[in-house]
Amino acid sequence: MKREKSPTIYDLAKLAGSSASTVGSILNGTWHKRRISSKLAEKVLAIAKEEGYSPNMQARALRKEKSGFIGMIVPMYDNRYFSSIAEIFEQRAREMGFFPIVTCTRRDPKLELDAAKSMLDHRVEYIICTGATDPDGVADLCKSKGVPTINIDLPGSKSVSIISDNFSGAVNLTADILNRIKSNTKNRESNILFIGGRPNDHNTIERVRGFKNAHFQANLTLEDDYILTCGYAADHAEKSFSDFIKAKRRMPEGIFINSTISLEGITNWFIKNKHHDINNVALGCFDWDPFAAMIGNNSTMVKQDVPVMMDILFDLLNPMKKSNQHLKSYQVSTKLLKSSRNL
Amino acid sequence: MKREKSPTIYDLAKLAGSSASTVGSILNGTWHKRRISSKLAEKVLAIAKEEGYSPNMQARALRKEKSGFIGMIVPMYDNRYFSSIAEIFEQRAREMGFFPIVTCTRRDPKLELDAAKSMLDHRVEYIICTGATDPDGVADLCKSKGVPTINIDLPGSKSVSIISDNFSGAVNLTADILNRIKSNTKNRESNILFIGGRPNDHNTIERVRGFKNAHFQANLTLEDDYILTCGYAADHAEKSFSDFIKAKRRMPEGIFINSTISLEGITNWFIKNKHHDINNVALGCFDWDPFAAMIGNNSTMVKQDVPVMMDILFDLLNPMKKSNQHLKSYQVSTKLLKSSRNL
DNA sequence: CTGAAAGCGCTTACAG
DNA sequence: CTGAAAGCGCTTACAG
Repeated sequence: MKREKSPTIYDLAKLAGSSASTVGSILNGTWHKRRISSKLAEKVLAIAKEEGYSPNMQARALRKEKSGFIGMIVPMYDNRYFSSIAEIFEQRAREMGFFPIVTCTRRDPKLELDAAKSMLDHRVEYIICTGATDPDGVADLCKSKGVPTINIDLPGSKSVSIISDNFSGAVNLTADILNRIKSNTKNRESNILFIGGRPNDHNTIERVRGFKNAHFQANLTLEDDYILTCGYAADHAEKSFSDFIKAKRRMPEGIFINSTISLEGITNWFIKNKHHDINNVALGCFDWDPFAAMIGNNSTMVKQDVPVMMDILFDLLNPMKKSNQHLKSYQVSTKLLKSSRNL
Repeated sequence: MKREKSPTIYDLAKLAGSSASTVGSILNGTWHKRRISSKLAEKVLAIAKEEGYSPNMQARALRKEKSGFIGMIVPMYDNRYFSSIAEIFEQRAREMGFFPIVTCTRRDPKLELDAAKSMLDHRVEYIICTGATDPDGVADLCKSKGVPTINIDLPGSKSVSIISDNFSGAVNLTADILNRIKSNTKNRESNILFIGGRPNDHNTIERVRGFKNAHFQANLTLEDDYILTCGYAADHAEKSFSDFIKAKRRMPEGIFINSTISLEGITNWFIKNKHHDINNVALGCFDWDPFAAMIGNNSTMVKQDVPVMMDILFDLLNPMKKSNQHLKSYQVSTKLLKSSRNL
């Protein structure tokens, strides 16, 4: 695998009988203001094409002291929410002339910080965080380097943040679950379980708050042990659910599942315990997944509005649209999707 | 948002009363062979930490003529197969000291080429392609720049390739479907539908070949119009399936679905046509998804072995392990996963 | 054990 | 309309 050296502007200048400055400006598009003859420009462009010229971005970045990189930190690509964020982010970043660098850090605060450090070494111009465990650590690090950070669906204590309205989403989802079991409600004590998420996670806090609020509005009491913030991971949710059932000795009428990741744990439990039918439970789940939406025949999902979140993000990044840049926090509403179902 | 300039080795040298060369070598770890006193090294390291020094990677890359970047092109993050490739790739690349750059190109050959070009401008050391529509275009471009390419699950005409054994996977999956409907098989004519994928896509070609081979082995005939390579997209699969049902006026006994993306289209059809029960159809699907595996109570999925594929990839990239580098193609077997069912 | 100097490939005032 | 020169922040022979 021979690695021939790529031609430089000096090589092209020699071939064109011109100078490096002239060639450089023709190649980077600044030649109009130098009033270079279009004849020369065409000639140089033709030579560049023939020689397979490719500008060295590290040289350009070093000289301009501007990398063109924009970094994004996501926890995982394994669910539709984060994967659609990554996809739309990449597309929009490219449209704005940035080179997007997306990296997943597995909800590991150490990895998050390492990834941010590495991005800063590469002189990213911005870092966008979503689903980070320690967004403030990243924000502090970036602040010390003068690199702006924007948080997606994370609270905005140290960065500008664009967050889903998790509270309202949770209120609506809980109300929907309560609605579906209304006929069964014998007394004023709720029998709906909240499961999944981390107790100190901003989204989880907001959703628990919404969960409780909907109960309050419905004039229902709620025991604390019906809120199991056991982490997002499927096996944690399964274990936690299993323990819950053993302790309570009865199936909850409804379950508010705090992510599709945790949903996997719940469905696994039902697969292993076939004497219980998931169809008899009113399911509600945060995040949307097309196949998860087909589980059971009694489920509702909350879908975040990623395109709108990305609209706001790139408006903030666009120097032409400074209109809203003084805000610290932007809220985006979510949608409740009932499965038309199910298979 | 003030952007203070990051200190350089010259700044640190001044503070340490030393020279840029010495500071540089201490900071990049080459100082042992310069026999610098560890006292000085410690002092410089302390100053660097205090000043928040962060090496400028573009300067380093420019000087070393080596970027440390490794690029990967994937079509989408929206299914478990590609998202696990991206996740494991990132992790392993970092472990090897590379800076991974993953980008999704939406199965658009133009975007693939643009992304590759942009990566080459950034002087990536390798480009890994998976699910690309035009891998040869990317390979040609890279070859002209002396940048090695490796294809994942794409044929290896122009690059070294690591491919799933799609043929055997398809044979096994088809045999499994046939097995499940055996009792119903009245005659020697198959009534199993193959749907999804692009007719010129390497994986699809191999899977169709396996599909046909399994029929041949079972001594079954197969009509051509039972193979619908209508693209991967869900809506194409749905439309194509709908047309098929209208034309045939009966439901196939089994369906070989050529990706979870296409599966979405099939399930959507069943949701809209509730007089047909998906549970009566023997489903087989390429690619694995935890929730898709719960659809119907009569389904089997094929899961690619991504960790093994990544093992091979990084062995190829590791200069210490040159053992197999003469091979043009590596094949990795797949696993057949039967849903223990199904909710 | 340490430093001065060259050079990686660009961009950008500056001079003409 | 065009070119010579400086400089972005490193690494690496080279000299001592």
